[in-house]
Amino acid sequence: MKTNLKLQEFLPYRLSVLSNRVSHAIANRYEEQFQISLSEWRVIAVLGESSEVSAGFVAQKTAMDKVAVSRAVNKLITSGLLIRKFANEDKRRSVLSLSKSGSEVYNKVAPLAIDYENKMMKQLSLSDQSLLEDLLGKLEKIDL
Amino acid sequence: MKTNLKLQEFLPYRLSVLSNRVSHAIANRYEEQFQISLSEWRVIAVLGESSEVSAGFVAQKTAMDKVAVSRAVNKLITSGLLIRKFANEDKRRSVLSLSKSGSEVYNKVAPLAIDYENKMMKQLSLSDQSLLEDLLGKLEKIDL
DNA sequence: ATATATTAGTTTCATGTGAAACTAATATCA
DNA sequence: TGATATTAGTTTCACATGAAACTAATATAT
Repeated sequence: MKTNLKLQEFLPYRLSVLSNRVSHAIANRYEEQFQISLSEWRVIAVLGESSEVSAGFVAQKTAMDKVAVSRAVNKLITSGLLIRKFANEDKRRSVLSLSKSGSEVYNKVAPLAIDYENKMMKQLSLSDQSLLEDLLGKLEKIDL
Repeated sequence: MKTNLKLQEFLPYRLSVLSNRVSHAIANRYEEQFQISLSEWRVIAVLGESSEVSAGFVAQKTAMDKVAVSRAVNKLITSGLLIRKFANEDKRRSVLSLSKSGSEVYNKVAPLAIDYENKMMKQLSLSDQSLLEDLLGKLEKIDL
């Protein structure tokens, strides 16, 4: 139990620095090679897994704010990667799916993302890898 | 070794969500109770540990970008929490320290931050706590 | 000495962000 | 049925962010 503060040892701070470093590294690649932002990529990633879903569903899956989703979706539609219809039963609800070129992007970026993760993970021992999975799971359940 | 992508299981994504959740929760408190942003708090935290240091030093310690430091520093000076002098040997280099009210803020917020961390950590077993420290240390050394 | 490079920090610019207010569609309640 | 509440998504506003260009001071090389 800590009683004094050192930023370098402060968990929330360390998490934030680590996560920023990782996200930045990844975002740079996506942007450079595919001209899409991290949020846009996340939207694509969800739609690559499950098609014909609403913006709300995407927001939930990505943990993005609905504003961010709305904007990313609109950009992706403009750039032709995503198609929007509206549900018949509820005309507010959008029904999103990847266009042909959206799927192509997904099929190119997804392996790149996985490579990236594998490259990180390979730097940990196998047991550390599963420990990490495990701990992340526990941390995700923590209340703040 | 993964070969297909699920966002929910993707390490960089999980890190980012977790870290955002934590940072947000903390930032809200700081802002609410002390009218300072997370970046400003980080600058204060560094100056609370080491006085009479340069903006560059702060940037390094906080892993903030120098632009962000510059802005946080200026705001803190305006709000009277921070004092800036310049080094005699090198008039470009700033020499920053907390003002009296800056120290007061530090002395109030630091325990709050520590409480916060302890509250999180208490939700893990002791062994998980040290595992976490350990793993974080390893992840911080990973190259991307 | 004087030109050139480096360093500390700031400004600018373009973009990202979330909270709150808003619009439109649907659901619920009296 | 009409009034009210809820929900999906968008717009607005105010602020945060980082890359690149900039200014001023110092260091290095010729």
